[in-house]
Amino acid sequence: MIKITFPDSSVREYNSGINSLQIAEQISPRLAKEVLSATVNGETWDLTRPIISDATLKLNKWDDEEGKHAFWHSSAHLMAEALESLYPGIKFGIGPAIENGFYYDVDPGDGKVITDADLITIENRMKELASKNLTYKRQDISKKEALELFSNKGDEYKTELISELEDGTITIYSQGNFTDLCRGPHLPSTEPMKAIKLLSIAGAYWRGNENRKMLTRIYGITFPKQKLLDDYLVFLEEAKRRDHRRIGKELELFTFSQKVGMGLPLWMPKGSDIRQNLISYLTSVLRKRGYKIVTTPHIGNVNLYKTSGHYEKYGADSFQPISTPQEGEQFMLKPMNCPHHCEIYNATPHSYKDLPLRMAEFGTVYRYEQSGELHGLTRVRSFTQDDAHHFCRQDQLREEFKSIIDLILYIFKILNFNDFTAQVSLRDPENKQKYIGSDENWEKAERDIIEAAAEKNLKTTVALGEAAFYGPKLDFMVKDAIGRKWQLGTIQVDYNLPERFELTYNGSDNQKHRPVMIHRTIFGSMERFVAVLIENSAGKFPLWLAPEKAVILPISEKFNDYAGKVLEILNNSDICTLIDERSEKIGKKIRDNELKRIPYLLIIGEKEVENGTIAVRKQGEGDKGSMKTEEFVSFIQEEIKKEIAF
RNA sequence: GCCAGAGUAGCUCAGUGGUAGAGCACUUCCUUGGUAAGGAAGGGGUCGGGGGUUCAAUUCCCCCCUCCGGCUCCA
Repeated sequence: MIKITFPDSSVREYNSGINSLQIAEQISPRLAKEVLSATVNGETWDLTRPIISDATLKLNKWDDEEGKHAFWHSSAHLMAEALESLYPGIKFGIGPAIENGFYYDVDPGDGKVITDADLITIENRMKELASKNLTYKRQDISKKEALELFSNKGDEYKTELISELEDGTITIYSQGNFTDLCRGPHLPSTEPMKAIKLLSIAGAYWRGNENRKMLTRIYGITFPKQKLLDDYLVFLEEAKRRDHRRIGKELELFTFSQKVGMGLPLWMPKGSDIRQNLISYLTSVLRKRGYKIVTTPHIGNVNLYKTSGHYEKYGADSFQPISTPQEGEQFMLKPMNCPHHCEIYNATPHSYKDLPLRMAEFGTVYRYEQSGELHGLTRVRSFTQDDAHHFCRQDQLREEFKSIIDLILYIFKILNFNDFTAQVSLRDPENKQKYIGSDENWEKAERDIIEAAAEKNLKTTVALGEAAFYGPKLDFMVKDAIGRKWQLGTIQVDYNLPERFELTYNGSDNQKHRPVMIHRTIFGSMERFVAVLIENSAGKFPLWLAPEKAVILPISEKFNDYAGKVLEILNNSDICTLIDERSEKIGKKIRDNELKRIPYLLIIGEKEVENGTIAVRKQGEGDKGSMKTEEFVSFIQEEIKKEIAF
């Protein structure tokens, strides 16, 4: 007998060799029907794998990540089987489960192309196969056998993977006519795969290396119930409606022009208002926290970037230097603000008593992003960073770092960004030559970041190889409407630029010392931040950010004069208000202005004129009753105050 | 930059080897109405750009540009 411990700490005894599915059956037939994988001693297993000694057991259903993972991983194998039957000789790369569904990278063979139009055929073959209730079988094999099996098949990608594996750890899984190298786990059979949808097709380099062959990646998703698939597709449709590119066009916030150039956003009046609202708010917060605001040019001499090290690292991939007509000097479009800020630091002597020095700038920078990488406002070639650099003493570093974490959390809270993740980005220990600076400084900086985050009780993930080339960083990531992650705020420790720019301060010993530099942004860039803000709010901005706070809707043209007076009062009180004087019925005016997401609709008719009031309707909520214009003014001012202070 | 798809009116999209259409928006007129679409008329397109095939190309072919989905990259 073996003892099985369940998540609630209860213990039951079973015969050795029992599997998780059998245990589930003994608990309840319904559980047996719903269970998808098992976590045995912390490792995810197939349900049908025998358990031969005492173990902890968690049975994973659809709502558990591990359950979904097995479901989608099995779906990837099912898709592979369908592909193999439709495209004989097709070769397989890798086919994992991902956050939403799965993909498989395949090489259909020379000259053969799989396109969107083929997805439906593949999908139908998958459905056909799934309905046969194929069972997934796990098998341990030796490295030699594995190499033989896949080289006979001509699967060079699989043999490459196998050659890197250790003998004795290799497993294969088979279902129907398909066998794949795989660690598992998988479902017992294809039976639960009731709803199947192939979503898109894309190119992907083999092993993520752009010098290797580009394979065809097919994305799909499956569900145990049709209803869940339908819901998912509805979610994707709704996400499309929240897409910042679409809302930006609808609400006339920003645009792009082929004549101006790709990736160069043009902020229209309303978008510009939102941007300005964010900038002036953040500026007032920064001033309270001891920041000094600076302004620097959009270009800099190429030698500036040679000093900083950026030229050597990124010069070849940047917008190329601009040459002057006479002296033959070369200038670069500013790709970052830090070198300029270093020179401001160097313009005056500094005492240890003056540190930390916090220098902030809403600085517009230009980066030559690859054409295929551009994406709405989230990835552009010209953007304005809410940049700042803290110059501090080594003994102040930890506190400075923590104060920035506080500031970022404060701003995120004001803006209702609750769903973010914090990532500690360290250097890749295997690839140290990618970075500049001494090992000693790197280790010190990495330690400071990890400890500061821990002291702030910030939950972080660690990403090796994601550091900037000059130092490690703490990144704040937020998801867009369809779940793509974007980096917004970042805090980066830098021992390198102070060296290169020979920054110094006078210590209490009257000797020159080197300050440490922290680079930080909160929004990341105004462009990316507004994009994420649009997707999070679906274009319904908080009152304080909304470019237009209210619109006046006269019920008929008879009331336009009174409406004009109300308009004047509101605009004179800095409440940006419009008036809709079209000769449309009130229902139509309400509908049109509701769709523009203007926070307040002010309706004016006979009653209001008689009583000297306005009828207030809140966007998305409906009629709020009547009040005097002056009352409305103080109401709005109060609302805005509440939103940006707590 | 790479793989795949797309580009028709301001927006969302039909359509065709014989130089184009709908809905919304816009303009004018009628209507002067009380909390999510009143009615009528009208203006508006070098069918992304450039070549080619053809008597004729928005439609077929080639190149380029831009956009969408990914990959790589992201100071």
